[in-house]
Amino acid sequence: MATRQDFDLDPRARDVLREIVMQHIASGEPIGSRTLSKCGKFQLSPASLRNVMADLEELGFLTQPHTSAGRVPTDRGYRFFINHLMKSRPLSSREQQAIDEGVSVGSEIDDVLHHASALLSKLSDQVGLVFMPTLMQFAVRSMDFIAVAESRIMVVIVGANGVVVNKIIETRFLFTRDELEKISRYITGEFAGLTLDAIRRRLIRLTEQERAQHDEMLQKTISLGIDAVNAPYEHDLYVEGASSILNKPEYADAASLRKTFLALQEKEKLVELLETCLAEEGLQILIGAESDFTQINNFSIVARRYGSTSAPLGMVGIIGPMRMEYARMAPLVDYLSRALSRKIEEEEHTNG
Amino acid sequence: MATRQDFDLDPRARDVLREIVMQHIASGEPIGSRTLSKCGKFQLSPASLRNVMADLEELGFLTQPHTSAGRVPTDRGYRFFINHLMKSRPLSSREQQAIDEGVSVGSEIDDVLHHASALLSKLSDQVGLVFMPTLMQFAVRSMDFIAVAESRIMVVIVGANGVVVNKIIETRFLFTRDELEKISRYITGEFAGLTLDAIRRRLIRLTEQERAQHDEMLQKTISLGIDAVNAPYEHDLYVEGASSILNKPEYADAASLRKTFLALQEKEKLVELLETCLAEEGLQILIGAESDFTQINNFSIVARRYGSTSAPLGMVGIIGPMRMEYARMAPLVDYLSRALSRKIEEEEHTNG
DNA sequence: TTTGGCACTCTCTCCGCTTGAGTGCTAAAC
DNA sequence: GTTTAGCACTCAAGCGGAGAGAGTGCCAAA
Repeated sequence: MATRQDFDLDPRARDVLREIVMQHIASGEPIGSRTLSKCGKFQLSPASLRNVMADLEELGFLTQPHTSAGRVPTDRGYRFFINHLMKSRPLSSREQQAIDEGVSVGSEIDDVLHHASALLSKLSDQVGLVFMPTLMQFAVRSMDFIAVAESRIMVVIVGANGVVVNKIIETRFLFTRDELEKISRYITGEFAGLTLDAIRRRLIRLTEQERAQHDEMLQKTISLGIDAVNAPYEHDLYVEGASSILNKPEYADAASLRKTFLALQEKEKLVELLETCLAEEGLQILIGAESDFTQINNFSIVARRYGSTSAPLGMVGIIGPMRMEYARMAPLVDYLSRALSRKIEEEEHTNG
Repeated sequence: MATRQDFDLDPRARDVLREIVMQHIASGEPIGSRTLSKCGKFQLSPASLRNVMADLEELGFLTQPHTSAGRVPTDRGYRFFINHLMKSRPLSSREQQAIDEGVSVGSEIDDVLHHASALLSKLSDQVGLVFMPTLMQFAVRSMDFIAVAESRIMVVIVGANGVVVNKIIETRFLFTRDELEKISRYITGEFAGLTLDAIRRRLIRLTEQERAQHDEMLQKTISLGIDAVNAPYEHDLYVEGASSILNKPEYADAASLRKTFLALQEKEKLVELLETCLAEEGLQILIGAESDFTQINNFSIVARRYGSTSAPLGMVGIIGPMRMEYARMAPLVDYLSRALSRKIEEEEHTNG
């Protein structure tokens, strides 16, 4: 029904809605009929515009903060604007260059992602998000073990996509340097190309063999391998530039600032949200109440998947007040995610 | 001269100063003679107290925000309070328990420190700081190399104090798994117990030998070793609980909030500050303009060194508005730093 | 030396007023 | 049948003055 109505809007109403959203994004103030009439794009008097605006309000695209104020777009107004009215403003070549350069700094993926998140925050003047989920679902290229202390071993896993994770685990057995080298070789040789999940299943199957053979070395290998795949490999979420919200007029008062900061600190919710977005291809825009998270403080999120097409790696995007320049944010996030993906595919290619 | 004057304060002036500082810390408001008279600790009329307060103001311990307001302690007033008047309030057993438990979670040092910083922030309701400098000056226990991609190697260094750092470096040569194992053994065997700096010097000396012998394997070893010791191992600085300053009345307005957040984001300054503090043993309190950093926003820092006595590891502390409960913060930071040190010595012992 | 009294200063808050932007409705004009 | 002008109405925000309240310094008396 909503979509049906969407297209029923006559051209004039569309123009008016577009103009109101754009002006409100630019100024942050409610837009009145007089301002709209004087902007030059309509040959109509304030009175006529008032009629159109009243219709748009009835349809749920606009709302008034109070009786004698101008109109402000609703979530639904923004949604319609983004879907049907927005003319996205392409990036300047300087911005493209900044992104290209920013992404090609270094080759360590953690650094690149961290950098990307800071860059995004700077270019957008919003809070930059870069999310890299656990590598559970990705294939493993190698797995090495290093003694850190008697019963503590560092596991270093290199994914087929070039991602490196490491983790220190406590072990039940003590291992010599020789043993660790052997185990590293064995596990990498035996299980390369499989996902962590698959490796776990195989290791568990191996347990039976070991029971039959009473092979001590095999027992230690299995034990270490299982500990390694079961270790909690956290997802990384870079939230950069939180101070940018201090500029936004909608968060001028201390109370809403506080709420907003605390909300941004609750990373679990964000992670959850980004994880669901990971399923979708293409640019995603979540407005206000469309997600549980953004509901709290009238946030919007513009995000897109990155990584090779065969194996998406994570999400990159921005989060900011509902009133943001979608026309600029959309190409920005889009371009950055593509640049990141390209970079990752390159790395994968040169090092695979 | 300052210290001379400090001790010249007569007992009554000391009592008045103490009471003013304490009340101001509790309320955040300027303290007037009337309030002070009514608090019950003095058998004096407001007029008499006014005389004492005028003296204290002349000596530079107090100041007035404006003519008809009460008095507020100056930096100097706080300093005198902390040095001579403060009765530090010992931790409750619940707090002690919280710290003991918080510190003993996990054994990975990064996790412990991160946890400690969050815990400190929670218990103090200030911003928690935990600083771990680069391990340049510490002895190395082992050094391992793992292939991540053709020309990218992960270096894992375990310090004698149990700290583990890892870093991915780009290399000039290509290495096989065998070679990396050999090099790891060689370098660990040859250089364990030395600092990174010493290792670098020895490696450079080895270069001459290699030139004479034209030993390819030695050449590769030296090259990799030098790349490894030269890699930039960043210091870690955990700044936790920045949102706690949102509660503080002194940062109620958006402008000073903004300044404060941006100041906290400039970690280099903080690192510099903490690095100089690292030289001193015992609890350190920096008030307001006493440090370049805190000058900006009337910050104070309460911090203490942690790590084994033989090898101090870093600094742990809190940063907050000048008007903070030093009497509580001091024992808190002190206890946490001792708990951390104990934990680290334990780990070192069980794993050394 | 302490205290009460007094004049003075300065901030903060409340109140009422005005201004201005904006609306909806109605009736006339195109 | 639109479009527009006019009008009455509403509400937020800004301004200024009055008054309260907290605090001071100084002086003279206890």
